[in-house]
Amino acid sequence: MLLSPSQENYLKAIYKLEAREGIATNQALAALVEATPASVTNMLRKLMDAGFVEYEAYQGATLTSEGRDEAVALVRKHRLWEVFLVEKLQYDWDAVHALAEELEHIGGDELINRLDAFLDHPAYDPHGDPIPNAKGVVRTRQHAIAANEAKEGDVFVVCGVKDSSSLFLRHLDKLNIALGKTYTLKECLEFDRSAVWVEQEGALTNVSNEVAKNVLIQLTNG
Amino acid sequence: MLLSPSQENYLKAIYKLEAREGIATNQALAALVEATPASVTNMLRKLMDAGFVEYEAYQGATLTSEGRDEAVALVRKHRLWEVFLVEKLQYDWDAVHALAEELEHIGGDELINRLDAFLDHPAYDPHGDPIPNAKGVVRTRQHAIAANEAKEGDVFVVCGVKDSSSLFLRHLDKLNIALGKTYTLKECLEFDRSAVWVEQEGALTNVSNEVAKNVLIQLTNG
DNA sequence: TTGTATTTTTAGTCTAGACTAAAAATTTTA
DNA sequence: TAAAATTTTTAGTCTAGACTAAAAATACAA
Repeated sequence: MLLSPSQENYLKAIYKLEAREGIATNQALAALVEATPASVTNMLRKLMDAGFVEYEAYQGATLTSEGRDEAVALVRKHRLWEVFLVEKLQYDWDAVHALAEELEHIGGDELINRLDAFLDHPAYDPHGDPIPNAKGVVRTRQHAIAANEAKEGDVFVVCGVKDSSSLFLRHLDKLNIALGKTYTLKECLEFDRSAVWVEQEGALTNVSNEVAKNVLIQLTNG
Repeated sequence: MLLSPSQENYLKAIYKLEAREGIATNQALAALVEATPASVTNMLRKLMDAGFVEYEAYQGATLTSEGRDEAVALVRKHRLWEVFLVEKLQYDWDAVHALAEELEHIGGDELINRLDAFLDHPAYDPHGDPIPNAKGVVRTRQHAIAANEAKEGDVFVVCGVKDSSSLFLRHLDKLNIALGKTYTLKECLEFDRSAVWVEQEGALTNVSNEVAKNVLIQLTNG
C-alpha cells in the first residue's frame, strides 16, 4: 500500500495527537492538517479501509500498528531532513520545518537510511527532538523537564523546546538560548515568575515564565 | 504563478523536445510525460494560459521565456540533486534519476542555491551533463563528440553519455567505462564497427558501435 | 432530564489531472 | 490530388482530495 502525501500528513497528525491526548478527535485533526472536519471524516474512512487507522464514527481515531510504523517513519524522515538542512545547508533552526515537511514525502527507506548514515546517525534533530532509528524505535529523552520547574541554584543544559514555532525559536535566539548550552538559574522573580539565567561565560538572560515553560532542560547540578 | 509538479514535468519535457527537435509535438510529449495525447492537449492549454508555453492547435508547443526559465531551473535542481545523491549519499550513477525527479519539485531558489554551495558549485552532474547556474545560464560542453567518431590512435577522456538509462549506465560499469577516465583508441574493427579501447593502466575494453555512439568524449590527442 | 451547544457526519459540489472514444485536422501515400 | 493513415482535439468520465451547508449524534447545562 502506497500512501499519498496527504494521507501521510494525516497519519503524522493522528500520531501527534495520540501522543498528546490519547486519541485524535476530528476537530483537532482538522486543525492540524488545516482542512475542514468534513474532509477529515472522509480521509479517516479511507485510512481505516487501508488498515492504518482504527476509527469509529464520532469516537475519534487511533493508529493501527501499520499506521504507527508509517507515522514514525515519517517523523524519522522529517527530523533527519531537518538535521541535513541545518548542519549541511546552514539553515537557521527556525526555518527548516516547512522544507522538511516537503522532503519527508520523497523516496523510501533506502534514501533515508543513506541520509542517516551521511549525517552520522544523529540522535536528535535541531530542536532537540529524538530521531527514531531505522527500525522505528524512538528513544525518548531521559530526565528532561520544563525549564520553569528548575529551582534557584540549579545548573542545567538546554536540550529541547516544546514550541518549535519560528516565532518562539527566533525569540530564543534573541535571548541567546540555544540547545546544548549550560546555564545556572540565578534567581526566580516572584512577581511574574520570570527567572534570571547565567551563562557559563557570565552573561545574564532574563527568561519569562512563558518562555521557560517551553524550554526543556536536563539538570546537571554540579 | 506557482506550478504543480505535473506542470513542471510538462515544461521540462517541452524543453527537452525543443532542444532535440525544435518543437514539442503532442505525441512526443505524451510519450515523455507518460500520459495520453488528450491529457497533453489539456495541459498545454493551461500552460499557455499561464504564459509558459506558446501553442497553436495541431502545431506543437514551444516555451516562452518564462517557460524556459522554469525549465532550466528544474534541470538545475534535478542535476544538483543527482550530484548530492551520488557524491554524498553514495548512490550509483544509474540509480539517481527517479529520486532526483521527485526532489526537483521541492522548495525554491533558496534551497537549491544552498545545495549548490554545499556541493561546491559543481559544473556537471554524475552523467556529465552541465548544471545551469543560479542565473539560468547553461554553459554547454565544448568539444564533445560521440565516441564512435574517434579515429585509431586518438586519446580521449570520457565526459558524458547520450543515453542515461540505468541499463546503459550499468553496461558501461561492466565495461569499466567511467566519466573522467582516459582511453586510447587502439583499433577499429571494420566488421561490426566495434572498437578496442586501452585504459591508461593498460586494460583493454571492447566497445560496440552502439555503445560508442552513446558515449561522449573529448579528444586530448597528446 | 430536557434543551442547547458543540462536534461529527452526510450529501452534494468543485478542481486538477488523468482517462477513453469519437470527431476533426493534418500528413502521407498511391 | 484524392484516399488512407496518422495525429490532435473534443466531449464526456473518473478519482483524489478538498469544500459548504444541512442533518445527525454527542456533550453540556439548567
